[in-house]
Amino acid sequence: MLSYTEENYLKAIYHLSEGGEKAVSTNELADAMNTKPASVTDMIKKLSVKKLIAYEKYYGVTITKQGKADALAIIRKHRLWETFLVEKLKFNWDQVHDVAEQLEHIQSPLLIEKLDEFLGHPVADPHGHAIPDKNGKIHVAQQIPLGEINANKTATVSAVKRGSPSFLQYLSKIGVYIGAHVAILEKTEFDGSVEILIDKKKKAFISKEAALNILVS
Amino acid sequence: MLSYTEENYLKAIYHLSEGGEKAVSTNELADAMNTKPASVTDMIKKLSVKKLIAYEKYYGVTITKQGKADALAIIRKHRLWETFLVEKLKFNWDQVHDVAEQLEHIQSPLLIEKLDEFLGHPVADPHGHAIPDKNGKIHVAQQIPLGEINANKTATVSAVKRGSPSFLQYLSKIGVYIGAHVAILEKTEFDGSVEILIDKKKKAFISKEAALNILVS
DNA sequence: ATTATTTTTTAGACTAGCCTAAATTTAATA
DNA sequence: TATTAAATTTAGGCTAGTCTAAAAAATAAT
Repeated sequence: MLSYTEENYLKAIYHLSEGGEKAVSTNELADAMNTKPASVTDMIKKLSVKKLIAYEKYYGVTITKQGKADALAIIRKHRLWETFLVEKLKFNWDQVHDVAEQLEHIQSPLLIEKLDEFLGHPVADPHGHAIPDKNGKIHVAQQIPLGEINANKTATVSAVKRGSPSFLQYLSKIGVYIGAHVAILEKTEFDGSVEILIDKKKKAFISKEAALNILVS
Repeated sequence: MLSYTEENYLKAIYHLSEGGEKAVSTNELADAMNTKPASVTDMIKKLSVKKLIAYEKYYGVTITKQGKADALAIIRKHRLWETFLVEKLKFNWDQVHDVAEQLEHIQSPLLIEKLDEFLGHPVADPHGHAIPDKNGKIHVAQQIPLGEINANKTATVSAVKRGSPSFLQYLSKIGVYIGAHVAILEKTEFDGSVEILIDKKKKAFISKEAALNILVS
């Protein structure tokens, strides 16, 4: 059984390591957790004793198989709750993160099973992020940044990369949502910005920054 | 802002004081919280500084107006979540308490507002307990123990008093549920047990113990 | 009314999770 | 390669919430 804090550290390590692909440094983690490096070192030792991460002094941490499984279970809960909040309670997609951060720590396998059932076994959350299944398996969808699509091509918005509330609100305002149809009208070479047509109706100018955070397929 | 633990103490004090009607002793509280009296004394001081309870050494604690309001907000959340679990996720009524104990601590006024809306503003939880409204107001229903009804009278089950999982399971088994129609067929004087007819179909013999924990109107 | 018992409080100590300040190791640069 | 800078760890300390053991107050019983 993991504490609330341990769960949050593990989740951060999973995300920062890009699903276990690379090592995570102490400073990186301290930054993500809004704590001091010294505190991180303490927690790292705890999680290491529990075999959820592998720790090498002065090098960094890597997540273990068990750690990854635990992290994915938490992420599954987080994304199911986000889906619930949007689909059932009619939250906007920019309002759900903080609440889901709390809900993801509720301990009840039955609850998650029934919630999943209630939602109809969704495969992605309101931001288009894949929901790991009961066994931690992720159905990886082919997604590329909108900014890398060529002019005169069309695509469908399938996810947002980093979804800060303000970015999500901005997307809503210009008419971008998961499932939206987009046509790339023009790409400006020098700054990477793009002009797009959303659902064959709304035109919008999007910065490179934004275009790289919108994923399409 | 109250901590998880402070919220649980406050709720226990509210319940043990029967809604603020009487003082609560240190031992009583220690018992309810599964801690030692010394720990209770510590917490009592904290809540007292926050003006949520009034504390008199060696006497006990009474809940303040603010404390009562905070306790009722937590109870409201608990009961709304229980309702959600049963109504929407199809939990049995004996499975919801522990999960709701966790969910009641989620901090998000918007969530509760939307949950309440989603559930259609329920006035009672799956055990028949009144759900305080947004302002902490409780709609008190006239309820009396089944054991106090005379023979040859009928009534409708409106709540269960102390709902331990095993008691709730027992009630389900004999066919008693909130809203069930019961007719008192016979009362045994010497032990207080009663024979009832549920929904004009099922007969059951119920001990005095059980009959006092079933509330009807 | 005095002693015995129970209840409650105080004192001191423990763990989790955090901190600051100082020491150590690694990486970067002259 | 020697030195400086950055990253990391260690040492020691803090708070919340818990504990045990002992002291103090209230209650009960002789």
